[in-house]
Amino acid sequence: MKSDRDRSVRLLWEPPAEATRGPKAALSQARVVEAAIKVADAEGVDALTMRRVAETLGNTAMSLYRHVPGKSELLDLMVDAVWSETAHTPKGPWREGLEFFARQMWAMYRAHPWMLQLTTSRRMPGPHAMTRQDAAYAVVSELGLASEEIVAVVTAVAHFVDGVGRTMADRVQAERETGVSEEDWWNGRETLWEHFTPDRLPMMTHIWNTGGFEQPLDEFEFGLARVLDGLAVFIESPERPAVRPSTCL
Amino acid sequence: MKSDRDRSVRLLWEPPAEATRGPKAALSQARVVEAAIKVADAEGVDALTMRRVAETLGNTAMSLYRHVPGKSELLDLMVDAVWSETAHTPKGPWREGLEFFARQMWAMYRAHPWMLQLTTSRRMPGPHAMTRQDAAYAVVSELGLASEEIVAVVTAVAHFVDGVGRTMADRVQAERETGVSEEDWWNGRETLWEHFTPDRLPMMTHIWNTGGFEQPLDEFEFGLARVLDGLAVFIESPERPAVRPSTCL
DNA sequence: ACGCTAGGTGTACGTTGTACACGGTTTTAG
DNA sequence: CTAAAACCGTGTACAACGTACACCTAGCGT
Repeated sequence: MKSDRDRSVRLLWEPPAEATRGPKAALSQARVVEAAIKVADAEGVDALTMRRVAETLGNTAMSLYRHVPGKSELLDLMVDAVWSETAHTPKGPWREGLEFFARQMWAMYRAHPWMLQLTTSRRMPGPHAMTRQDAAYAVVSELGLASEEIVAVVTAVAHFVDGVGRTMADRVQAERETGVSEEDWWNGRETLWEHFTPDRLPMMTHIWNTGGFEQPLDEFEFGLARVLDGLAVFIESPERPAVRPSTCL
Repeated sequence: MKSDRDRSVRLLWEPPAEATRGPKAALSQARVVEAAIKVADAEGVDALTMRRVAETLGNTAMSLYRHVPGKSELLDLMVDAVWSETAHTPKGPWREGLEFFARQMWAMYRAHPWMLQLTTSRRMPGPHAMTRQDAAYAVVSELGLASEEIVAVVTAVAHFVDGVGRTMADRVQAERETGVSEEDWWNGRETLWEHFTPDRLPMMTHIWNTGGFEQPLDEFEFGLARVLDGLAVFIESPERPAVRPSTCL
C-alpha cells in the first residue's frame, strides 16, 4: 500500500506508452480502472479488492499489477476517471455558476458514493479534477474578490456538499451491506426507542410527535439555498466583513 | 465484525452490571474504551486494532473480548464516550446557540479527528450524543419554525461542520502517517506543478501568482459565518421560502 | 531462427478480527 | 470445608487482504 507519488503524477498526467513487444494484452489500464469503478459502484469501496476486480475481468489478482502499480494508484486513477465524466462548470452569474457546481458534485456523489471515501487530502489530483476546480474559481473571479476570498467561497460550497454527501454515502453503503432500508432499520430499533422519553429528550420526542422526522426537508436543497444566501450577503455587501487568515492550516 | 445491535443499545444506554464472582478484573469496559480512545488520538483510526489496544493495557488481544463484545461495539462506546466530554449546548438567541453548537463540534473534531470516520449512519447513537442533539434542536425551537424546519436548520449546520472537519481530519491523518507537514508535502510535488500551466489551468495559476493559496482564509470561520448568515435570511424573512420534502432519502 | 520483452499465474507472507478450547482464580452452595 | 459455578486472561488457528517473487508463455525486432 506504499506509493511512489511521482509515479502517480506521471500515471495521471501523462498518457501511458503502449507496448510494442510481447503478447497482446487482454487487459489494459483503462479496462482495469473501468472494472474497478463498476465494482465500487455495485458493491462499495469495501468490496473493492484486487482479487474482486480481477475476477470481474476473468483474470487473477496479480495480473492487475501489469497495468497498475498498486492499489493506491488504482484509486487515484478511479477518482480522476470519475471527474472526467462530469462536464466543466460553465461561466455565468456567480450564483447560478456555484449552484451548478454544487449540483454537479452532488450528482456525482449520488452516482459514485465511494468517491467521498477516496478523495482524501493527499490523493494525487489528476487533470480532470483540476480542470473542474479551475472552472469553479473562474465562476467567482469577476466579483472583485481577493484571491483568498475566491478560494474561500468555492471551498465553502464544496465543504457543504461534502458534508451532505458523506451522510448520503453512509446510508447507501449501509443499505447495500445490510439489505435493509434506512427507514426499516431504524423502525426495527425498538429497544432504542424505549429510551426516548420526554424527560430525557424533550425536543426529540416533541419533534417526533409532530411528525418532523417523518417528512424531512431535502437536506441538500435546503442547505444549498442557505449557503448561497449566506454567500450572497458576503458578496453583495459594500464593505466585506473581514475574516482572519487561517491559523490552523 | 458482525454485530447484534440490540446488544449495542443495552451496552450504551444501560449501566453495565458488575461481576460478583471470579478473579478480580485487571481490565474493565471503561479502561478498554479509554485506552482505545488514546490509541485513536495518538495513532489514528487505522492503528486502532484489538492487538494494539490490548498492548497498551499490557494484555493480549483476546482479553478485550471479556469486556467488549467486539470491535464494532467498542467503536460505539468510544463515540459516545467522546460526546460525553462535551457540555450541552446552552439555550440562548438562536444564532449564538447554533454558533456554539458548531464551535463545540469543531473543537471535538480537532481533538478527535477519527470521530468523523466512526460516526457513520447506522452507528448506534448513545445517550450523550442524543442529549446533545436534543439541546441543539431546543436552541431553534422558539422561532415558530415547523418541526421539519427545526431539523433542517440544525442539520445544515452539522453538515457544514462535517465537511470542513473531514478535510481537516484527512490532513491530520496524512501528516501523522507520513511525518511530513501538509505544506512541505505539496511543495515537494514538483513533478505535479510542472503540469500547472496558464493555458491549462488559468485561474489556478492566477490565484497562485497573486498569493491566494499562501494565506488562505480560515475555512471554518469563513464558512460558518456564511452559513449562519444564510440561515438568518431564512429565519428572519416574513414568508419563508418553501422547500420541497426530501425525495432522495 | 533466436532472444528480448511484456502479459499472466501460482505460491507465500504478514496483518487483521475473532471463534474456540483451555487453565487459573475467586465466590458461593452444600 | 469442599466442590461447583462463574469469571478472567491466554494461545492457537482461520479466512481475507495487498503484494513480493519466481515462473511460464506469446509475440516482435534482429
